Amino acid sequence: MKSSRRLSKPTVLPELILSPKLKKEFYTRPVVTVAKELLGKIFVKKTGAAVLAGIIVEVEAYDGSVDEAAHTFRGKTKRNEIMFDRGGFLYVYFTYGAHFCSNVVTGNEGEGNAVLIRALEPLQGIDEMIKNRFGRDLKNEKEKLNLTSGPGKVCSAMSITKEHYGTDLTGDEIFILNRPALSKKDIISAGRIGITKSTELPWRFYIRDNPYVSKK
DNA sequence: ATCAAGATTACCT
DNA sequence: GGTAATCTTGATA
Repeated sequence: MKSSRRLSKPTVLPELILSPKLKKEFYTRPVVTVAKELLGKIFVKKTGAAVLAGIIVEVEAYDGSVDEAAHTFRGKTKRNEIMFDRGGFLYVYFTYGAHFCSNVVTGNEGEGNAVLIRALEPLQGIDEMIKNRFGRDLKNEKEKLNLTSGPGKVCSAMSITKEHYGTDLTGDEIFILNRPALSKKDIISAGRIGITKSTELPWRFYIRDNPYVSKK
């Protein structure tokens, strides 16, 4: 019966209740370690009662000390200053005149490292994400896979803008929930996308066979 | 003050 | 698979 099924359906997914929030110590470690371990964790944004959440399925590490593609490679600027803070803050930047991208700052103060969130698998608040992305209903099933399969798409679906620059990820608005570690064989390492410098660094990581990964 | 490039996406063939 | 869109930032003068 429809009514009883609706009553038995939880309004908040069990993962969101049972999983503890990642603490400062998770973020204040080397950027490549944090990048790999972020795969499979749950990225959450709360706006009042609304909860948007998705599983992190694709990331890229950026290390200002050796990596020419990192925004911090040539030192501190107004745009990148949050990346030089301690791990556990959100670095949001605007690019190509159109898109915001979300990054998780990692490591110790002064390092200038962060992990770009490239793709999510939507978990909760999917209707809201669809509205944010397209301003209408889905046209077809294929569009669902296009919801959060790229860094700009993630920010669009989650309504993350420059307003969220510097958000403390140990706070209550934007945070990440812990989940069991993935098996090593499910983590693919590859070259990063959309950059022209330091392309040899294999610092893009994604979950094997996940359909929301932007590019295989 | 001016300019080129950009951690992308959508739409076209 | 190719490319136009669009504007902020950082580098250079």
